[in-house]
Amino acid sequence: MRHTTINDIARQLQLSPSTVSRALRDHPDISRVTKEKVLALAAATNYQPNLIAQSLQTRRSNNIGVIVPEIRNTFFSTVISGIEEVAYEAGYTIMVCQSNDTYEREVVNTRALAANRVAGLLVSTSQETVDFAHFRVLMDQGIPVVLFDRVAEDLAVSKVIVDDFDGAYAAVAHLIVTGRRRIAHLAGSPLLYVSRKRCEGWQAALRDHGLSVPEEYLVRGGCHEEDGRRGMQRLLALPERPDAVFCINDPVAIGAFLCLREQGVAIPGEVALVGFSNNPNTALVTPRLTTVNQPAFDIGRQAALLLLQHFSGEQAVAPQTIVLKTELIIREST
Amino acid sequence: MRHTTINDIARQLQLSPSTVSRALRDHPDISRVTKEKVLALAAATNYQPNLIAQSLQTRRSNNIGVIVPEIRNTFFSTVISGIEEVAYEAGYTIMVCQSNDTYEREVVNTRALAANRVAGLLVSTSQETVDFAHFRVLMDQGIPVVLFDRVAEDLAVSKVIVDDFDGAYAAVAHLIVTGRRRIAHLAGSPLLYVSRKRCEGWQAALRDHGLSVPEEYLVRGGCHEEDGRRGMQRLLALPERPDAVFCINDPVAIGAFLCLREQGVAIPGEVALVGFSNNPNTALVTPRLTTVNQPAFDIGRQAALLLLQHFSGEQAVAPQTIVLKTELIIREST
DNA sequence: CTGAAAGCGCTTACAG
DNA sequence: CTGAAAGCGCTTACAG
Repeated sequence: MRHTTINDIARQLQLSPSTVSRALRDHPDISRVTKEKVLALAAATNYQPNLIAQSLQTRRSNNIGVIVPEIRNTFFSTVISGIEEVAYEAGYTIMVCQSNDTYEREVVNTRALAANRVAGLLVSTSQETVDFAHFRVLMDQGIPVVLFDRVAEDLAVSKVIVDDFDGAYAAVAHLIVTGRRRIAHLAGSPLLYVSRKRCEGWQAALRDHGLSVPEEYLVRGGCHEEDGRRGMQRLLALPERPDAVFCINDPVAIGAFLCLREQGVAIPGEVALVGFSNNPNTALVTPRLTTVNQPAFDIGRQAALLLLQHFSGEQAVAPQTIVLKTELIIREST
Repeated sequence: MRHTTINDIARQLQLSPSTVSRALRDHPDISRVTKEKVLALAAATNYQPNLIAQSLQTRRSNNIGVIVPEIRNTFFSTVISGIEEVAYEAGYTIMVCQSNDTYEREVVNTRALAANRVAGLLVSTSQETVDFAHFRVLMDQGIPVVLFDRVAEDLAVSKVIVDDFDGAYAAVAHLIVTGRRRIAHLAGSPLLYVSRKRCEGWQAALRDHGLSVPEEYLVRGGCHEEDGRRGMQRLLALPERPDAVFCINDPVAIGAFLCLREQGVAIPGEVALVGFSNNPNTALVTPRLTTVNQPAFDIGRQAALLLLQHFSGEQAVAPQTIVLKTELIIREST
């Protein structure tokens, strides 16, 4: 009913705790006989080293903190899977928090993770976050922070992102090449870097092809399915409907898709639709949606790998930004 | 570059660490003036209590361990979301591991979480797990374990499950009532309790309605999309094809759906299809799939709530099993 | 090859 | 109202 400790083993074997500790960690000084005795008793008593005590003593933690807007969101849960894989291989455990896309909870989560003395922090910020002081506090305390997907432009930390601008540009260029002229954009919060970049990609593609569209074709909303529905509804109510819609991400595209389906608007006949992320369900709907692939699992892996580098570095490793390639997946909605 | 400690504050304020500790925790003994001074300095120096040290001292942890087969799987990520919500409200952080559906990794994860001295463990077992000794070790050490969805029948722990038998029965009865007679089942591993129960529900419904089907209509596989594809392929190759298929879960149903779509088999015209879980994407495909709703988010919440009860109990709380209701969601695939 | 001692950052009886 | 002391379970110089 209680955990066996090093002291328990030491007492039973008439050894000092120091010796037991060393035997357990296979220290070269300790004799084979002693090691064997210790190991045998440890196994027999189900000894589990107390990582809490170990962490306190060594001031090193084997936990990595992760903050995402929402765990149940295919993109983020896939990223977390990737993070967990790398963490597991390196002997770390992940502590996962969700901000529910609010700044307040993100701050609370950050503090909680700091109090838990995580070795490092992996985060994708909430869509409300404009002040990054809560991360700076951790960094000042020597806890490395790595941002992924939703990053802070002016925070000097390592980041893993995709070429959002290029991905958006390619998607919109594809729409233009396939004959679309009135291309609307269901955008996200302008506070989000990814949101701005994708919007810029849309604008640049239009401009480069000599197209101009009415202001109302830029509809700002959130990043969820509901926002896609609402945004699409607004677009459909316009005097001159767009003939194509580029969406900030796949949940929004799915929302737009559902709205179109309900209204009986033909895809791609009347309106072409493009998403962003390549969530599995975009390949499930009919017509299958054209989207921009974002390697979610790999984003998680790379972010974790980057964080691991910061751990090993003797002194502070210079922040670096990894930009993963997107890829336009052309399917049936365009 | 270092965390402020209670000792730092004590030194600067010419107080003893004990007093600072008490002031921080708002102990009634401490004078208002002292409290204010301590709190002010704590805020100014970004003091974050070291939960590691606190845990070691109090032998209480504020972490909850979670093990699921796979984080990126809508059902599990939704459950985790529910767990996180309850944990957050109660001041706990969750440590999430994935077993990748292997017994070996589940054991390693369990040990790692035990070493981290989590306050309790929430787990959905791997499909290989038949030996539950690794959980017993934790329980013997006073760490409560709560199982959800994929549970161990004969382990005396609290559990959160759904009425799998009833859900399966209702689904198959619905198929029969709507005129189907050759109803196959894409089953999961017989090692899994949920898998057995759903299979039994299928059998019971057939029997109660005086139907018998050829042995080949029971196809055993895994729980993933790929398994659904493969299983469906086998069913289609049969001399007498089934006119309906009840799937162990939605990923398998989606796999079966994709196989049918590729082969040009009409749903529900030639083959009716029913899934289990009510994953969001079942409502996205065309035709939309009939499925059995499993309240994933609520399963997570209930499991976490149950675990919380075990924490508060003075002595060991008796294990209890919460059975949540499923609901047949009839859509267009039947 | 082994042990005594100190300490990681905290809490909490026990004194005063 | 405040402090000295002990201790949670470990590790690691320092001795021997």
